[in-house]
Amino acid sequence: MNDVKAGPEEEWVKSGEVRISDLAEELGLTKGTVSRALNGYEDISKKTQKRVMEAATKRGYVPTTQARRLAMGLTETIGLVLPPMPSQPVNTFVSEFINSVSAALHLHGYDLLVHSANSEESEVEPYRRLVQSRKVDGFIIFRTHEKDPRVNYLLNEGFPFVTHGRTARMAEHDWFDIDGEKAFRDATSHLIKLGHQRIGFVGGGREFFSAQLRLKGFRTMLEECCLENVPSLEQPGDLTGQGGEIAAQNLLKQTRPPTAILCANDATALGVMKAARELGFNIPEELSVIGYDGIALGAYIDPPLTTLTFSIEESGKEMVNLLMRRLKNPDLPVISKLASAILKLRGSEGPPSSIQNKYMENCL
Amino acid sequence: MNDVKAGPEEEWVKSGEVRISDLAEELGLTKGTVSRALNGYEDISKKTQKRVMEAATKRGYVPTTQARRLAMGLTETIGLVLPPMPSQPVNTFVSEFINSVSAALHLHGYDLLVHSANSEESEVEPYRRLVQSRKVDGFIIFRTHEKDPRVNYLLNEGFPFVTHGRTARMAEHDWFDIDGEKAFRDATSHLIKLGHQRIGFVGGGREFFSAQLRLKGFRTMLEECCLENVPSLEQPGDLTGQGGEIAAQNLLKQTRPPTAILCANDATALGVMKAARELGFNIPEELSVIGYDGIALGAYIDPPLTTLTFSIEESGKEMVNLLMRRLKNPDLPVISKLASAILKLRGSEGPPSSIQNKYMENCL
DNA sequence: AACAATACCGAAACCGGTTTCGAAATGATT
DNA sequence: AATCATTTCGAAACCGGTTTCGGTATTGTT
Repeated sequence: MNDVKAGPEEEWVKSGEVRISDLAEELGLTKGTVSRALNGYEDISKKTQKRVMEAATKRGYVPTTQARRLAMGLTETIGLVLPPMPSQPVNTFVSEFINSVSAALHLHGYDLLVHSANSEESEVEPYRRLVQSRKVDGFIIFRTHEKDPRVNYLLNEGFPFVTHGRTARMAEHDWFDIDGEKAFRDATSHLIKLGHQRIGFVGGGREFFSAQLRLKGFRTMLEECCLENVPSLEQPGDLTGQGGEIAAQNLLKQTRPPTAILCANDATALGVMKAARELGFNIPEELSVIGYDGIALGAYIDPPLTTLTFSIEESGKEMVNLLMRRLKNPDLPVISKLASAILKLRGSEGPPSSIQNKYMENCL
Repeated sequence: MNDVKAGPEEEWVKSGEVRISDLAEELGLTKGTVSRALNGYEDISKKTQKRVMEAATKRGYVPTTQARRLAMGLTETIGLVLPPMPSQPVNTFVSEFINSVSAALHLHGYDLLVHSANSEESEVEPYRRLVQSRKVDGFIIFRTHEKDPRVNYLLNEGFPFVTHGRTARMAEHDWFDIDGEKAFRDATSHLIKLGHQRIGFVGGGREFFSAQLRLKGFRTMLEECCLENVPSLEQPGDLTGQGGEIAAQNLLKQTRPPTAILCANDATALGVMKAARELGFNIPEELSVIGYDGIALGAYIDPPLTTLTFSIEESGKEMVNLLMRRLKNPDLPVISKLASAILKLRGSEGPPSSIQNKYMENCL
């Protein structure tokens, strides 16, 4: 019932079925010589090297990856573990990021192994398995927490990795990040310049470090502009549309609702806009909304969502560069790169209406 | 300048640094015996098997994947090549799909290798490389074309794969698909029941087989209901928001514009809604719009987008099942599975306004 | 022409597992 | 106690490459 073994008389081999031993035999050389010839060793005459390479291309020889990797003691593979997804994902970051990382890795001869996280087990479990079974040479980590168990584990193992996002131990590992703090300072400043005095903020939970930094940027700019930091205007969120709705209701039902709401991401912003509509707030006349992520379809809603955006492709490329550097020389000092987001004005923000401004009491 | 080789006196090995030969030596057995003990061969006494397994867990032995795979002649890896992405991707299908496929593969002990397509080279090139270097045992293909070069190549090579979507050669390979034809019959029928007589359709280019089937479903239902098929109401698209905008302008600027527009996907639908707003059409009062994909944030726009939706998770699982079956026994007859999309009513459709109905001339 | 230096390649070990085959040890049978 | 069947494990080949080491054959030197 099992596969019948092909008889010895098989005459036609499919592409990719040529082994190095076949080549060697055909050329009257040994495996070792053929291998060295193909890999450009100096101790092979150019004549035989040429002969070998021609035979190789003619026969369509491609070395078996598994064997090569075993012999060389590396996997040429980078692991990427998908964090548990929200049930209703709205942004396309993950797919764009994977695409970018994969392409960049390919330039270095590396493969990308994508693993999904099982929400029932510990967050580090997938990493542990991949390390122990020696399936990857390094990791790309994203959506970091301030205290990130994955980072702790890998640092402890001395296993190479790069994070997208900072952590409490960022001084000990390579990282790439978007300057979310600056981004939110910019966005806050923009709103203040438009005349807003009461600005709401809907954040992400405390689990993501980036969310904290965004909040920090918001607070910093308020302070810089001598605006009071009203605790009731800071709402927690969960980075989902639904979270945005709830937070917006909390904000807009206040006796003195904010004239603008800054959201930790676009999904939240969409929820905020939905709730605002339902409560009868016109955007942007009566309420300005700004998001973060730069999701493409923010441009297609009404009004188009003003947002903070950055290049996911660049993120992927940079992270791969950092990781490749680390793999080549594990002893190099850690480095990091901070890229900035840009405020993409699309129309969901504007000056507050004059009636709202009656409360204005600028300190400048 | 290169890595200094660790001296022979290293005393502490990191986790995962135990080889099978170490275990064997420690136990006074041979590699072969240890291997068979760990793999549950019958010719090992339960006593030594227990002894071996205990030592293995105590020392934290995990077999090196590369070596095992080389010895067994398989890669336990499935390849997924990301098609070139639109510059502004709007739906989250890819990430959800990868997540689902990866999780399902993991249950079978398989890994997922994600490769990105280089738009400058032929579509089959990545597949050819992965096959020749023997990096994967099979492929998951999605977004099929009617005449799909990837399918042709793999069928010719006799290499296992499953497609998400049908092809002209679907009788020769396993496939999973959503019944887009039925989905669009349903959606069309729904619009007709609401009273629409002039229904527009914005499709995807001819490159995707699924787009053709959706168009077919639309036409079929029109015919079934004795509604005239007006060529000018069928607009081609490119499955992007921008494509939807252009198509909508073509439709809505006609002297007798449609009262409803069916879109091949949600991105298109968003573009259509944007164009409609700009041309002064109220949705759904003056124009009904229905999309396809079920993107989450369709629920957050105004009005919420009615769409055809299906389970991406189920798609991934089913495809993995089909592929695993194929890998276990390559000689089984091809099978396929057709799942159905469901119409998720969210509010972007409704009956046509009475003034529009003056043209009504029902054939029933 | 004798000798040292160099170029070139073969032989073999190795990476870390799996699997086949046969031999030794054990137990059962008469 | 001799014979035979079973159980259990060791030895070795193998997967398909890479890399070290050493030995000819060739070239260069005097």
